[in-house]
Amino acid sequence: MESQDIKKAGLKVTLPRVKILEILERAENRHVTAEDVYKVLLDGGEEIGLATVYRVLTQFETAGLVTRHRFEGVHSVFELDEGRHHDHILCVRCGRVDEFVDKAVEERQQAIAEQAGYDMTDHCLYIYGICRNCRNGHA
Amino acid sequence: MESQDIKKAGLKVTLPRVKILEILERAENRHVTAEDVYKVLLDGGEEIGLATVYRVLTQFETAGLVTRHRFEGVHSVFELDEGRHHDHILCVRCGRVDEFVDKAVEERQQAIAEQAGYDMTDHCLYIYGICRNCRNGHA
DNA sequence: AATCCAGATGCAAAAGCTTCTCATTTCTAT
DNA sequence: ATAGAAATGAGAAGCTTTTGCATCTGGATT
Repeated sequence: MESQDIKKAGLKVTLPRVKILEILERAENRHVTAEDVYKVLLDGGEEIGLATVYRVLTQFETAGLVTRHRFEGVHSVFELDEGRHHDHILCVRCGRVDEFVDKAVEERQQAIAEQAGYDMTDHCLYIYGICRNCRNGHA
Repeated sequence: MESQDIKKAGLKVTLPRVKILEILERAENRHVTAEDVYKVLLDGGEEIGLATVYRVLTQFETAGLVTRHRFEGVHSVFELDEGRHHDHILCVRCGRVDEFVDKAVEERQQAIAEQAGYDMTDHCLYIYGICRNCRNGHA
C-alpha cells in the first residue's frame, strides 16, 4: 500500500494523507481510532489537524483503503483494508481484538438473508469474550 | 411487563418510568431511539425531559428490561428484552429491522471463540441488505 | 391522612466524538 | 513557473448522551 493507492482513489498525494497511511500500515495494533492516529502524528512532530485526520480516514474508507468499525462504545476504529473480509472477536477486559473468518458462518448468513427476503450487502459479527491472557490473570 | 418489573429492578415506580415502559411495549417498531420515545411522550402531552428518557432507558438496560443496540450510525436503539436472544437483519435503504435466530450460527460462534482462546460472553451479528419491499421499488 | 427523605426529575450546561466553514496553502496539470 | 482545483488548519458547530443541581415525588413511617 503506497501513495499510488492514494492517487488511484482520486485523491491528491498530500503529506497528511501519506503520513496517515504510513501510520495505519505500521500500527502495531491494527485497529486505531482517529485520536490514536492524531496522537502519533503529534508525537512525530507533524502539524496535522484532527479534522484532517477524520477527513482523510473517511475518504480512505470511501475509497476502500480502510474499513471503519463501530464496536461497543461510541467512537470509530479504523483498519487498513487488505481486501480479505474478516470478522472480529474482542476481549471485553483488555480490549484486545482478533480477527477470524469462518466459512460456515459466512454461508449461513447468506442463507439467513435470503430466507428473510433480503439481498445481503454486508454483515458484521462481533464476538465478545475474555481472552486467554485475561483469564490467566495477566490483566 | 408492568410496573411490577420496575419495582423488581429496585427502581421507584414513577410516572416517567411507567410511561416509557408503555411506549416500549406499544411501539409498532420494536427498535426505538431515545429521541423516538421522547417524541411520543411529547405528543402524548407528557412533560418529561430528554435527559430522563436517557436515564431511564439506561436504568432499564442495567436492569435487563431493555437491550441497547448500536447499529450503523451513531445513536443507540432500544428494544424490550423479552428474554429470548436474537440477532438482527437491517435494510440499508428503509431502515427496517428484522430479527432472527440461527442455531448453526450460534453454535459456530461458540466454537470460534474457543478456538481463538476466548470465553465468549456475548456476541452480535448484524446482517445488512435490501429488503423485499425496497427491492420492488416500494421505497 | 400527614410527614419525611432518599431517590427521581427537569432544565440547562457540559462532554465527547465528528463534521463543517472558510481563509489559506499545496498539489498537479499546463 | 503558473493557475486553478483540491486539501488543510483552526475553531466553531452539530449531535447524541451525560451531568450538576435545585426542586419534586413515591412510598414507608407515623
